[in-house]
Amino acid sequence: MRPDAQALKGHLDVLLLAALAAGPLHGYAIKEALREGSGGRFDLPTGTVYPALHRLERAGLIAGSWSVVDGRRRRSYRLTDDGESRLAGERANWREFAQAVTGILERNPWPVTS
Amino acid sequence: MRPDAQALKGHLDVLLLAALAAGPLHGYAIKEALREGSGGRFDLPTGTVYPALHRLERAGLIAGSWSVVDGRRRRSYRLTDDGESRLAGERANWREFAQAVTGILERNPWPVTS
DNA sequence: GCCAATATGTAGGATTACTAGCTATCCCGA
DNA sequence: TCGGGATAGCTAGTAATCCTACATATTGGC
Repeated sequence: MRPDAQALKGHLDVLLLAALAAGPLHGYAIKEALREGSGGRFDLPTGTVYPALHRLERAGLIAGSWSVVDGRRRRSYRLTDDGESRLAGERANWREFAQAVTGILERNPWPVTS
Repeated sequence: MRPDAQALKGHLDVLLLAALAAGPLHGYAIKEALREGSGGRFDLPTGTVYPALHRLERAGLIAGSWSVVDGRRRRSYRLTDDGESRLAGERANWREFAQAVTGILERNPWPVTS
């Protein structure tokens, strides 16, 4: 993989679900919301966003519906009940994960184990 | 991949480098250090640890040397200078990343973007 | 008339961390 | 004494993820 790629490290799904927490959005709007909400850090290529949304829809965590706005077709997604509870679980999971990683990275000096 | 797997999500390398920050350790000791340092959350299988160490060594971030202790052969690893600066960079990177993710997950209510 | 922004999509590939399996030694308990 | 757990190392194969690159189409500004 390219040197600087793989920036999301497995947390894409939570981010997408979180973007939908406040109400339905279409794919492109989600992409923009994440870019702005992260101060430009998560500027996801469309080849990342759309397949991920399809995956989440297949998993029943979001539900999509087509519409046409200004002559452009859109697929708007909303969180399902499963998606809602999954988001809650993943939020808790993230907090634990982040705390564990931070704990290890910031441990200084490291207690001698061997 | 199995449903609950992939727990490390791309952060394995930083964790391994961080475990070596306080001085050389061999693979098994690194595995134990991460398990204890994370309160049991990062209990890595050896099939995860050893290939990752080989990868880091190939990349020149750590350097290994064989020894024999109590009849068991060991490969001890230390951080190289490159590994040291990589660790510093990855630590900073983690802080930014974690802050961005937390910011998005905890944003409530989400500002309407579209 | 052209190009950026908006909007959606697929194909294929690089990387990652996992499961499953293997070898070998030491030490403790039955 | 014999077995098994802990220690210590390894590989092969695989599922998943996110990326690049490409394709399509509309709207609106220059």
